[in-house]
Amino acid sequence: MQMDRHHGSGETSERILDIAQQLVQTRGYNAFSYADIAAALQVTKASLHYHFPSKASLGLSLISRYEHRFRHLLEIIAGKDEPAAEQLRSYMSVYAGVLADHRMCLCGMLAAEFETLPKPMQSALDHFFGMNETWLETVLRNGLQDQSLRFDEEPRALAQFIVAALEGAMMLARSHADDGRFQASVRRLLAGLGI
Amino acid sequence: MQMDRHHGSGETSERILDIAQQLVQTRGYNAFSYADIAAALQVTKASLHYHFPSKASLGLSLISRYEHRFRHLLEIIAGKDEPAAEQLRSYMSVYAGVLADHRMCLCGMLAAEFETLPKPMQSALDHFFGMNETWLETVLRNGLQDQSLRFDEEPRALAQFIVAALEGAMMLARSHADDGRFQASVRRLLAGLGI
DNA sequence: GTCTATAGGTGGATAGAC
DNA sequence: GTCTATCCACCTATAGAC
Repeated sequence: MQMDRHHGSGETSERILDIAQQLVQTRGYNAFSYADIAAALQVTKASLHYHFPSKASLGLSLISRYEHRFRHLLEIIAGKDEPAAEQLRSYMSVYAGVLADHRMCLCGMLAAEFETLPKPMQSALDHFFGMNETWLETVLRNGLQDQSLRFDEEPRALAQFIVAALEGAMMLARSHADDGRFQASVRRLLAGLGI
Repeated sequence: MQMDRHHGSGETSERILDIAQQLVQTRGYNAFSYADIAAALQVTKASLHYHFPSKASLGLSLISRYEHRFRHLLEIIAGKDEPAAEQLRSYMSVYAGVLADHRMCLCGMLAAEFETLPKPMQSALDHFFGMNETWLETVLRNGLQDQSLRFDEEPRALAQFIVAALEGAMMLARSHADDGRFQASVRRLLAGLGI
């Protein structure tokens, strides 16, 4: 279950997004520049402005594409009609896959920089996390109903906690270069749901 | 239990650190400049270089002071000889106090920007988180022994999970401007320890 | 300790040729 | 679509007067 497969084309815009995404996930939005992308792609900075007139538009496209891909993975997971416990494991393995690539979640990184981002990017981030929470909430409710999960909290609040804990675990695992930490957090989160 | 009381003096270096800290906690290390501090302090940029010759030295001083203050609070909490459950509540209320000030944890913010930081700052961050985890680990072990806490994991791994979950909860609560989320995460974390 | 002045670099962005 | 050339704002940092 991967977040960054190339989907054919290889159009220049997509390649720009690929490079920019990797830069944001490792360095952050405020720590990368058009010059970085231009060097990696071996074109001039000016060319990039043809595809993305402003850095803000590039940033917004990054979030849109990321949410689209993320949503696609979640739909696949939900479509398998597996038990809630297995769906949760798959959900967390999506995060683990990003981390294995030595990257932070794109939107987790941007959440740290939230205050410095243009409004449209802030709104897109809200939307991404809302989508995640809603998906998780549904899985949690299903797990409660068929008694495959055990917990007391409101499903929505618990979904928010899980997202936050996963983002925090990614952030600290990455800065400590220790994937084991993340896996331990995943086990602890699942144990807290009785699985 | 607060993280940013003025401790007398008001020396220029301290005032620079106060302003820089607030800027890093809200905007990040890569999104603030000497110009921002100079404007807030009503001096010129050049004056700042007298106190902190480079931005890297300023950043390092920020982490050192923050860890020093944090450690001081933890020593006070530990010194009260209260039950482990109460110490954990106090620990988490330190984080809550930072968030109530509309700030991210200084070191949590820097952890997101980890890859872009100068080596000395990276080492200082490692030290800060190691100190936190060690303190928490001790409290968790005490709680296990006097049976005031219930959990299965290794205390160290659990301490790492708690720190990561708190940092993640702060980050998302701040970007959603919703302190309630953070409090819910705190309750969930405590519930996971049987309290 | 703080100032003016300035250096040398990089940021995002635009105009216009090809 | 990509290029060269250029703009202006901003960055960190330094020299030297006061």
